[in-house]
Amino acid sequence: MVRSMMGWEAPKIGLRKGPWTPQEDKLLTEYVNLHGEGRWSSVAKSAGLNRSGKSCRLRWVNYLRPGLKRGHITPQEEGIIIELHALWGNKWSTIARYLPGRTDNEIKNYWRTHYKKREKSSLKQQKRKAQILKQKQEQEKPDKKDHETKTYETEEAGDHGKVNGEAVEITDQSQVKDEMVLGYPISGDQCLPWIEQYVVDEGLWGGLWNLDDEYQQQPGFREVAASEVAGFGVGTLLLCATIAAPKVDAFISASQRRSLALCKRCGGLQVIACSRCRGTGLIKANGPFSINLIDNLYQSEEFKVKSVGCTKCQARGHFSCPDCSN
DNA sequence: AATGCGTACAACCGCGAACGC
DNA sequence: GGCGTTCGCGGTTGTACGCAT
Repeated sequence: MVRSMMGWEAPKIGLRKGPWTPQEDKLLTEYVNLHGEGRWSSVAKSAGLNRSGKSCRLRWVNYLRPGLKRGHITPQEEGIIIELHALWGNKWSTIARYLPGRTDNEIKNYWRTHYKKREKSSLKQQKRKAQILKQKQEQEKPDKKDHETKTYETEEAGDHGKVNGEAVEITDQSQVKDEMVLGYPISGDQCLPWIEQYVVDEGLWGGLWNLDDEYQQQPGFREVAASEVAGFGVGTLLLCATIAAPKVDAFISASQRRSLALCKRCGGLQVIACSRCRGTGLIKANGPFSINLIDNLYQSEEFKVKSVGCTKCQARGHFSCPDCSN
């Protein structure tokens, strides 16, 4: 640390840096298990580690802490990351809260790798587009362009459905809203065929909570097209009419077929998932649920949501998970 | 086999917010 | 309220590894 007035301890000569050894890991783990987290500067000293407190904290949080997942980000997790990033941007720690077992660092690294990939491919794409355009201009006459047809970018398979990017060129917004065929920011290697995505979404849509209908009956709330809210590319958003975004109370993701909800009390976003397999596929609610159950949802720990009660009618029920039929 | 390149992951750094005295 | 300390976040860098050439 260069700063002496704020934060952590001043740099000491001989303070270890770089990769942690198994012995250091052991010392830190034993100490934290015994004394708990916090007071990282004293942890470093007391545990006999020649490390900065900051380094200790980072090692614990990102690597040693129990419950951390190892291995690749699953497609489901990727979907969550994409959606939450669209919502919050680079709020990695916030995003990490909704991916149990994943750290902000992990998510940040993952996004960065994939974002860079996308950036590169879009650069290539731009170059190619420019080339094609040039060729076309040379071949065609200037008055030939037809603005009545909506054109979807199809020349690069990796960019189907991009909305936040430039790949989707939609000239008629209302049509898009009607069809509920909206893209969402996907990475280049996530090339779901556009039409397939549409069919699947429509086919499964009836299985989801029909929050829209119920919620529209609630005074003070309105359904809006996703395109009305910056960052959202899919589905239908239910907004509080009096307090506009980000006070979104529910968001059904058409692309991911998950239910996301924002707590009215704490503002936290929750992905409703199976308590057994943690699947976040198509979760069906069996019971007289309305959006009001979201108030209760947050009393459950993290993703362990299986049985919740409706705050309106007090009825209880359960969710059935498509992944494990639980 | 050697080298270069891309990717994934770990760790560091700077900064600001929160906290306690 | 001011000041020093602690903590956490986001950006950046370093490194190991796998794969292609």
